[in-house]
Amino acid sequence: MPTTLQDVAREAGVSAATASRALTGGTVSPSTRDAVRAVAERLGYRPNRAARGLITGRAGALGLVVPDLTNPFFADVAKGVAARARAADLPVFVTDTDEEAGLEVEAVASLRRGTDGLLLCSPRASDAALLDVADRATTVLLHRRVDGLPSVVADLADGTRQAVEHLRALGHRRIVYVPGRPSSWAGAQRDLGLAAATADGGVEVVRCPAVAPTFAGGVQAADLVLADGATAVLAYNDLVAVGLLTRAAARGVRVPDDLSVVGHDDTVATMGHPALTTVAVPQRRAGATAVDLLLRLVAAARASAAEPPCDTELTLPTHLVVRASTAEPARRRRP
Amino acid sequence: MPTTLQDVAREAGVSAATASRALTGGTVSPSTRDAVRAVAERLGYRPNRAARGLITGRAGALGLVVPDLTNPFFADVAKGVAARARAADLPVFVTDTDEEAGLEVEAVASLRRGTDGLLLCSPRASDAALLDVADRATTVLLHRRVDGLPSVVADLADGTRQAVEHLRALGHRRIVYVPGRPSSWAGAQRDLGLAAATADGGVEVVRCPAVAPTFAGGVQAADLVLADGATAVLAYNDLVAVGLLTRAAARGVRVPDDLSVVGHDDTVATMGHPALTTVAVPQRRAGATAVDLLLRLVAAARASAAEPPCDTELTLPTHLVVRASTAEPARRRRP
DNA sequence: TTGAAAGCGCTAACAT
DNA sequence: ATGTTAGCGCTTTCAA
Repeated sequence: MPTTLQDVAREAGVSAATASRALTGGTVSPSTRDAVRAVAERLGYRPNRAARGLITGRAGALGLVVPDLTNPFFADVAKGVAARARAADLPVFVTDTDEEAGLEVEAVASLRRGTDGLLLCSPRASDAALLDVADRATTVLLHRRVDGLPSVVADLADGTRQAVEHLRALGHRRIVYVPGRPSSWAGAQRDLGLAAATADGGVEVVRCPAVAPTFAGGVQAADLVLADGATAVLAYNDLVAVGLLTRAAARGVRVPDDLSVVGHDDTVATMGHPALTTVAVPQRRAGATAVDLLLRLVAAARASAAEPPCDTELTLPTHLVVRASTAEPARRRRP
Repeated sequence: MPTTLQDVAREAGVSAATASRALTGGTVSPSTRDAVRAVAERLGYRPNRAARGLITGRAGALGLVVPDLTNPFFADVAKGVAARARAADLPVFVTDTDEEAGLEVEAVASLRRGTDGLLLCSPRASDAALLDVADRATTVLLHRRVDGLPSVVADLADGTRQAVEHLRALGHRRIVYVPGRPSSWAGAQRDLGLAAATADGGVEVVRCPAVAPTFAGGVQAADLVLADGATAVLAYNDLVAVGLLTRAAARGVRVPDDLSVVGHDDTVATMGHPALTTVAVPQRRAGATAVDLLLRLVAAARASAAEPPCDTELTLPTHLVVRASTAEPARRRRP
């Protein structure tokens, strides 16, 4: 049986209320405060969050929903969230939804009651479902934006634009883009970037069929890309890009001499050979930032402030990291 | 304000007690049971876990402590845990301890109260600290064994033995082993495997200084390994092995021709070039198995059975996966 | 089969 | 500055 506040109070010779005040920073004389704290320490007292939550109305916990923990992108996000939440002394429930829209919604429903707020990486759920969720719980969207909902995203469109312009500057004129699963917010941002970068001509971007955003997806896409004859390829993420690299090497295609490859996210970019030029996204910082925003929203909701306390749609910058997988097209054929 | 049991009871025209029984499977007439359930469904009722926990004494949640979520090994473990816990309708608190022993202990202390049981991947904490923890909370150790505590591990010693014998069979006589951080359980298991495989001679294993179990650690270790002149290297894990591969390639050392490389864990083994021969460890299954065991222990603890309900020290098999990073030594020099 | 009442551990009025 | 009291939402005796 764990130590309760009663135990501490009895041992310290005060009432439970006083013990509570001493521990949580209420109005108590310094001497009793120290005495109670000493006893609590000695007894290894840990407050029962459930009981506290029952009365304060706050659960003292956060919830995080991600599509796939084994995707290094989301692992990084989770790490950023966990670090910041720990700093705020809030435990976090983590749910992995296996990239299924149904599970995303289900996870939110089951987490809502036990948490003060939810952090959602929900690439699959519909906007409507998200709006509905946000209506019932304090929510911050991560790496997705829905009008009117608090969110923290990275400027993916600009990252893609930077990537295309890098390739164009190198002299590439035809680029294959390998998309991830269709109709995701992140995919739409990439499209925006593509459109922006190709608007004034000089470079053509063709889309290959979408593949899973995994290493295997990249392997699968490689043959399609090579069949096209383009001199450069832009992958949905680093996992796909490394898959591309692997299959290209197996087929005797040299990177970057025969083909330039650009990844996205800067997760496993240095693991393949050659090291990938990629769009760096501050996942971990996004996770931490999202926790900060969520905490502010939770506080505002408690104070029943009608208006959100600050800007609630945050965009973090992205930047291209140039490594060894991109070069001028057909470099080797030059004198 | 979320729907409470009171709301459901009132709407269904029964008492809260009856509503509770109807929902949790107590003794009620089929008709009222269905009626109450229909109302609950219609109102979107979700029980308040905190309130329930207060009275039942069970929190209705599990806790998981891992050293690093961005290490694919632990990401896989977490995924296995999350999947099984979801099947049991139990949310799980996930804590990332940044590979710090102090945080591991701290995390356990703060999670203990809010959970029914803890899953611990704690490579850094001392045995004594773990024993102390297990004294106060239902606990299952993951990928670590401490005498007398429930645990789920993989047979790492046997995996290492298989790796060494593979290299010996290929003709290697001198192998460098790159350890991870010293004095971990996993490290000790590797040593056992090394000892077993070298007992009857024919092959010599030399240790290089320990490095961080990361890609960067592998890059760092590479030069030490190459200076040794051994024909094969056994890395602490795949991350280290891929780092080794990358640095070896940069220095013009060809794998497997000049150097054979064996990884461990089968996490990022196919991402580098060439694909790694590695020891496959069933991380995900271990996570799921650990949840099963923990649930059984929790149930037993509640029934105040003095004896554990089953075997509580589980070992999962490992096996070597041979890919392209190992070959006979100095193959190229042969006719 | 159902309802009334008690109480889990804690905090927030209110009283002192 | 401190104690007393009430009650958060739920389950579980105990009666009916």
